[in-house]
Amino acid sequence: MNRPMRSRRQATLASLAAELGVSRTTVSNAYNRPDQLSPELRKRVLETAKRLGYAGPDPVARSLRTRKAGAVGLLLTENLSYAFRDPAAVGVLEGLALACEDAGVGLTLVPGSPGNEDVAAVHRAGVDGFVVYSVPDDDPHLEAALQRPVPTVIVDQPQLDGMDRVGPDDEAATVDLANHVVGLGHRQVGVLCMRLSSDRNDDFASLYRQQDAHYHVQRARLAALQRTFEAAGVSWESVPVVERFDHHVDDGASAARQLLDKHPRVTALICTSDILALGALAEAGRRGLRVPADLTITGFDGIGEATRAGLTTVHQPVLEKGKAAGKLLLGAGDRVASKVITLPTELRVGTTSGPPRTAEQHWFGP
Amino acid sequence: MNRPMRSRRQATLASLAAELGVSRTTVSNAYNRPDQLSPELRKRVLETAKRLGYAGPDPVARSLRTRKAGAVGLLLTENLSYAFRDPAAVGVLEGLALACEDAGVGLTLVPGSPGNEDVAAVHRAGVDGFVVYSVPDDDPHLEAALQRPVPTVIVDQPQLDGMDRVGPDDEAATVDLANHVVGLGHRQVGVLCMRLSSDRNDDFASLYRQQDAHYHVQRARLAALQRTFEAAGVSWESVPVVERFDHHVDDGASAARQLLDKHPRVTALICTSDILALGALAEAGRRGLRVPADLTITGFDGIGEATRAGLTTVHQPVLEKGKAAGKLLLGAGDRVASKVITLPTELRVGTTSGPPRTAEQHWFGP
DNA sequence: CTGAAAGCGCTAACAT
DNA sequence: ATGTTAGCGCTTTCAG
Repeated sequence: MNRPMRSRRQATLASLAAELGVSRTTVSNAYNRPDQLSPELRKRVLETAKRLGYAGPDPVARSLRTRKAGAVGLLLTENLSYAFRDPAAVGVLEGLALACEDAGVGLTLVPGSPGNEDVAAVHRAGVDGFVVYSVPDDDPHLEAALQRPVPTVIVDQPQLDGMDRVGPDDEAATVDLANHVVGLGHRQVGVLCMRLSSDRNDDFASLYRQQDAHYHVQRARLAALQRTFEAAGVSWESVPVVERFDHHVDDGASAARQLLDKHPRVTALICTSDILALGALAEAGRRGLRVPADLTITGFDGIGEATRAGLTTVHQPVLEKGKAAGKLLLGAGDRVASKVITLPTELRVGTTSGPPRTAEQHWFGP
Repeated sequence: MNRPMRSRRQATLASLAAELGVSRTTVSNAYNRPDQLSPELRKRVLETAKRLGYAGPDPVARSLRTRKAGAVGLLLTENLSYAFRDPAAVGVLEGLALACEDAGVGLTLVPGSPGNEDVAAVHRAGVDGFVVYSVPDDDPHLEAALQRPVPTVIVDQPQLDGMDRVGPDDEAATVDLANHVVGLGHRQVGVLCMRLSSDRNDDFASLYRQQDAHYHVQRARLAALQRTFEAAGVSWESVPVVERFDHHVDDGASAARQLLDKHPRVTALICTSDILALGALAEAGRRGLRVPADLTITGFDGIGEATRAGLTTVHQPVLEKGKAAGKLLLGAGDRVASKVITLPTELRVGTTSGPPRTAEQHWFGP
């Protein structure tokens, strides 16, 4: 037995009141409105409670009565390992958790695997609202959350009219980054990006697939790259874009390998996340390519490990993102208009970007 | 307005039944026991529900009735940034989340700042059980959880008699690691460790403080080091141990700095976590110390970044740890005996440990 | 300061 | 296959 033995049935507020010979109101007040009864009586109540092993009013019953669950739900439709393995995602989680802690409410992770049409968990979650983090444009779990009579705020994606949302300006941030790369002189570039759709494609992504991506964030970043490079005279058709369904460092490495194998003359690898960039960095090392002398590599997010690795990247305030989402939700009240919060980003030039190797330069490959 | 307008009051199961002219049972069955009513009727129910904007039975009311909250609580007494910034902790979280997802229950993060005596959140959480992750030996939140009439399992620490627990054998794992360092020939070593008590001490930790640590894990690791090094003829009194209250890479760096400033002849730095070790690595680099030629550095946990950095460390299966805790809790049922699950660990020798520099070797300091 | 009464919205026997 | 009945444990007016 991993709990102390309990005599028969668990004590309830009513049984405690009976034992004490007072009304249930009084016991309830002892817990919820200490000022409504004499200190002595309150003390007596609390002592008897302890003696009976009564730990206080049942949270669920209280929630039913007060119509407040005392928790917000976080909907993570990506498979969990995405949410937990990317420090950028974890940062959002942390920020949200902080906001919840401030408000004294719990944060409930609501399961919902991608592709899994089982929306039941969304319906069964006892929460006062949902934060939906980075799900595809047409996610059934999101739809289910919207059905529930509680407020919902979206983080990053999708971008839906009339919905509360918080996220960076992916397009503008990416344009900055792209201009940096263009400014260094790169014209032969490659791109590593994350999942563009719920069907797996660990391969090059066609232009159509890029533009049709079900994930707004990736779509926006790719579009920004396209726009900036075409403005610099680079035909986007000629730019190889490799996609990865999963999102670990190893995936970045394999994507870089795939891209460089086919396009060895590329001088810069632009990655839509730091995780992918970290993998690309590893692959570059494996190939004996010097960064940035032989290859420029950039990321997106500004996670700690990227900073430590000197990665050129776009930093976004992930903690603030989570916090903002929490505050928005918790303060939703009876707001009339929907609110969109755009977070600032910052281009952080590190040691992984530099001018392209010139044609005459000797290539120090393996 | 971030939600579609709802007519007056939210529909309930009862109002839906009334509208349909059927009993509440029937409506309930339509959601919970589809086989208990004709497909046509069920279809009619669901359609009317949609028309009325009824998203299904209220989770809280259902929980009250069924006596199942449908969620497990995770008690993180460390400040949240510890839980979220250390991939080892996040791994536990992920494993637990996976186990919960499997079981179709939510995972509720229950706030409880350290030092914060506000145990209310623990009492207010609507959960069917608690997983308590790595809290100090005498944590009030843990006590509060134990008060509640639900099962509890502890991850890592504290080690309490008669309680379900899952964690590695910290002592044995550390002995292995220490033997590796001893075997390389190191006799002048230093240690960087995590918080030993809830009072902040970002400084050297006395022998007394080490042995009196309120955190079982740190205590066990330090004790194992002491035992192993004394067996090798090293007086533990002479071994500097620097403690850090917070747990970020920068803390590891500053701890290493503090230690090396005072004890420059140390040839190995044993860190009780990878995070600290990563910081030590950075500091070594800053000082121009070559690792492992000038300084051996070891960690503990086996997080991804450590692997990528080639750190010699003890790997523990954090994901499994979380999963095991979840399964243990979810399967608690009416088990009679308490269960303790000890997870395997593995010494992973990387490129950061080697023989000590010999006295004659030139020291390439700054 | 304390008590009595009235549900919150739902499910689970137990009928029919 | 559907309905009737009886609460789950609590909070909250409203009276005393």
